[in-house]
Amino acid sequence: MNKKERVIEILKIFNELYPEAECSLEYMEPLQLLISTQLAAQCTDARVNIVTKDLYKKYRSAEDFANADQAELEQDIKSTGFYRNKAKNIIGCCKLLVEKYDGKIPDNLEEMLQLPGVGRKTANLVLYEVYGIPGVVVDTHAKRLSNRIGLTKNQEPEKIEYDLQKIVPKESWADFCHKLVYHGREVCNARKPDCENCRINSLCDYYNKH
DNA sequence: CTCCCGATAT
DNA sequence: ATATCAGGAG
Repeated sequence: MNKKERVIEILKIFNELYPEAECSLEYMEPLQLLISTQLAAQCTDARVNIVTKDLYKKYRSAEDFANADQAELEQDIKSTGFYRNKAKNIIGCCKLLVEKYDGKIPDNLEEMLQLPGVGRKTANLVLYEVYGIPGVVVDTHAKRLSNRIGLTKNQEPEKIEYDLQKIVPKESWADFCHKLVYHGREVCNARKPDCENCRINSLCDYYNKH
């Protein structure tokens, strides 16, 4: 079975296990999703949701974030880690949004990647959630599972993104990545993957070689 | 490549 | 004590 056929089989099983692929980040509008995704770098979604519950009452628009006091914003988001970089990036990002995009989210990858603190993972996720634009979202889970299953041998997220684009149906790009995240959390952990109880183990190189 | 960084599970 | 968490910039 080639990689494309394996992905089809994996998708069938994932659709049973994780039927609704909801974003774990809680948000009411596109800007909040963008901020939450930036905060989610090397931090759990659960922690981000705790912080943003109060954050989005205090800062209600791109203007509010653009005019925020950096030291104060740092304290507001401190528990998500990397708080100095994140605060600086969020302020710079929102200033650019206000100046160039009337406080709205750009609808293409090139302009998204110009925003401070926005890389390919964040850009692809937001573009899919907000505009429905297909994108392969490679985060720490997608990277780990893609390598274990044997869908790529690359370690660089951008190369993994292009590898998955070739073997996953375009209409399932974001959905497949999202389900990899769920499976990564619940079964295929970084530390101790539960291969014996994994529904896709017969399709996984890591399981078949261990 | 290194650095950023707190919270949590093991 | 240590590894890990829906990464990005220099």
